[in-house]
Amino acid sequence: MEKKKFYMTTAIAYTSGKPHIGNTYEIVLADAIARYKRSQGYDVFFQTGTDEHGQKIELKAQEAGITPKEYVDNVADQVKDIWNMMNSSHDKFIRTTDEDHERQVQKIFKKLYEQGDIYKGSYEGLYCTPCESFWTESQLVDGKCPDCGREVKPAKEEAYFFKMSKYADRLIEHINTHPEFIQPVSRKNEMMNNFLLPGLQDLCVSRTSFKWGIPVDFDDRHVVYVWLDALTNYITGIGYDAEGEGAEQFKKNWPADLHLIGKDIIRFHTIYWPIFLMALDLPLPKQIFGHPWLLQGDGKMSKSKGNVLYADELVDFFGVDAVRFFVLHEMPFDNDGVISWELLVERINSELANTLGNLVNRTISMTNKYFGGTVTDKGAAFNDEDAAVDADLKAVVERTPQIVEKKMDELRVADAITEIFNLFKRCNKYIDETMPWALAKEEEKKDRLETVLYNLLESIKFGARQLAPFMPETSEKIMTQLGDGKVTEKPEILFARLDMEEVLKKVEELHPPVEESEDAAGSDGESGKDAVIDIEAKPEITFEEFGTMQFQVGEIIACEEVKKSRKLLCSQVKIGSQVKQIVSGIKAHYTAEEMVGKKVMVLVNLKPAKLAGVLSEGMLLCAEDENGNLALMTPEKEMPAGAVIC
RNA sequence: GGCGGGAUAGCUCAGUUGGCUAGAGCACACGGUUCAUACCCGUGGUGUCGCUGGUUCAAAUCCAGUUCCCGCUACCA
Repeated sequence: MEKKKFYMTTAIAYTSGKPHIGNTYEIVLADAIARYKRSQGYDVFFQTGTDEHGQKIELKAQEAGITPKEYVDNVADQVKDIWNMMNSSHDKFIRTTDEDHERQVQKIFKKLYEQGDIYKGSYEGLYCTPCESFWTESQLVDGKCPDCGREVKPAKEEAYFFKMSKYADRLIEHINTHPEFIQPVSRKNEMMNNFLLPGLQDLCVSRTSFKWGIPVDFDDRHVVYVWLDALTNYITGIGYDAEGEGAEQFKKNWPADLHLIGKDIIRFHTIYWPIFLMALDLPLPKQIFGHPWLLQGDGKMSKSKGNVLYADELVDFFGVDAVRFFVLHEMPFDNDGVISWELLVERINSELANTLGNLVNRTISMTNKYFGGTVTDKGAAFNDEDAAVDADLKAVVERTPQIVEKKMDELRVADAITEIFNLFKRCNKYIDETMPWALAKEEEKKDRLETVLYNLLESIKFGARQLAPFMPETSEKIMTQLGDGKVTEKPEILFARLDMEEVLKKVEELHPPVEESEDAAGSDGESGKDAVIDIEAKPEITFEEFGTMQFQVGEIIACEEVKKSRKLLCSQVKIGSQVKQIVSGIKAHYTAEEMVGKKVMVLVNLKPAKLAGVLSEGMLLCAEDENGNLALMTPEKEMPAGAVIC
């Protein structure tokens, strides 16, 4: 009989640096699903990989003094190592620098261009030559450049765009008739209300500002910009050919049954990707699951608390399966989950060491002690009570696969694991109910004792097999220890109980708490590397152009929240003898009270504009990190309000 | 500002179409047990079910209003 195919993917990891715990969670989740589907008899094809183009990588490579290709080769190896460390069972690891991927992306781009879905346009539409800036219609002030107030004209900077609106109605229809398409369903409304119903903007699909990308073959000043390059991996990886039939593998596997992605990129997968596919006249993937995130416990990411978590470090501490167990089990279906050293230790102790490990250990120990390691089914029950207890155990054991299957079909992996552990808990209870140590004291109850142990061993094996997709090594170990006919003589401890204080102490040694020193730039190599931020480069400007901007020190003498906005603060800023009102989007980072009294850097001659209906006559300058945290620029020495910044 | 979701035991949450003394897990306390990794099994408590009104014989559950939190989005000069 033909096996039913199941094609699933993870998002491809961006190779600007070592993958973080979130990516690692995703591969484990995907792997559990892939392994489960295989165990259900599906012919699974599981693809993952890396997204390796873009300016950020170009710049990082430059810094490191190597070619972009060398740079991504390194990171891709790192990613593969971590995936392998987590025992991922992916069938294909695609890299967007793979030759056939690049060639297909070029073909796809050309095809879409030739059929008119991609058109050459201009970036953002309207261009102010002196400012060298692009503006949209809505950004203009009185039809003129909001920066300098001069005329704007249609842009010269060209870019290719994809006509999203053309397919929007079809997509809306599809989403409405396929409720399973976007998971969790709560995300469906967000996509509908924010993007589809208001009308889709065309998507820019090429860039000329950097080179590290797939060149547009008929216009080589352009490289294909991110989404058309990255998303298409799902079809190029299995042998799609834009000019022909495509490989057998493609015909067999497409459409994908499941795209597993983080909730941050749902929009690209549920809007742009389906539309690309429609344009290519391909069927849409069956389901897209935007999983929640694994957040780090107790507050923010602070390095000073030493609570930054990396997968390889966790594995060193606890072992692969403990980490797999934790991320899978602790992660709700549609809420973010929390991970911390404390929670890890707690869960490992109570579930893995106590419930599971100890169960296996005590069962083996009794089998050895009473029967020299071998028991057979004597089918002995002395009375109705015995029979009832046996029957109940059997019922719980046997219904587990059905419940697990139901949960897995809904992608509720955490619930599936909980169900398997309920089986193990039931086994512990069975031991208490039957009290083998009491049976062992009476010779005539020996058959009953043997039956009890037999039931136990079989139940545990049954549970261990269920566990295989989630904790493959542990499942294997249990099966080996319980043996086939004879249990092992000296059971190895599956999961040792951990002492919370000891673990935390070791963690502290590894990550000594750093005192506030906020500007300790790159004290150790790793965090220093992480702190590097690259942004898209702007065109060069002349000194004259720089001179047109007037910066001065301002003193904030009053500040209040802008009522109708979530992010805006309105400050009265003293600059020399005048006071300007300036609105800034920094409410999330500073309170109004905090602002008062600060000396800040102000762009003074910016054309006034209204924000949320409030007049703003300049701009407070801030530094922003990759997480969007803002810090006001303040003079390093005491300077009077109004001092020129040059 | 727009759309959506949430507020239930110390913590994480479940509560289906309104119905019996409001539940589970973890943590805590007590009891039992000793095969086992001081483990396992059992018992138990605390809850103004965010707040205020309303509908109803009956509301955590439905309706209106209100506060706070979260997500997406817009504004973030």
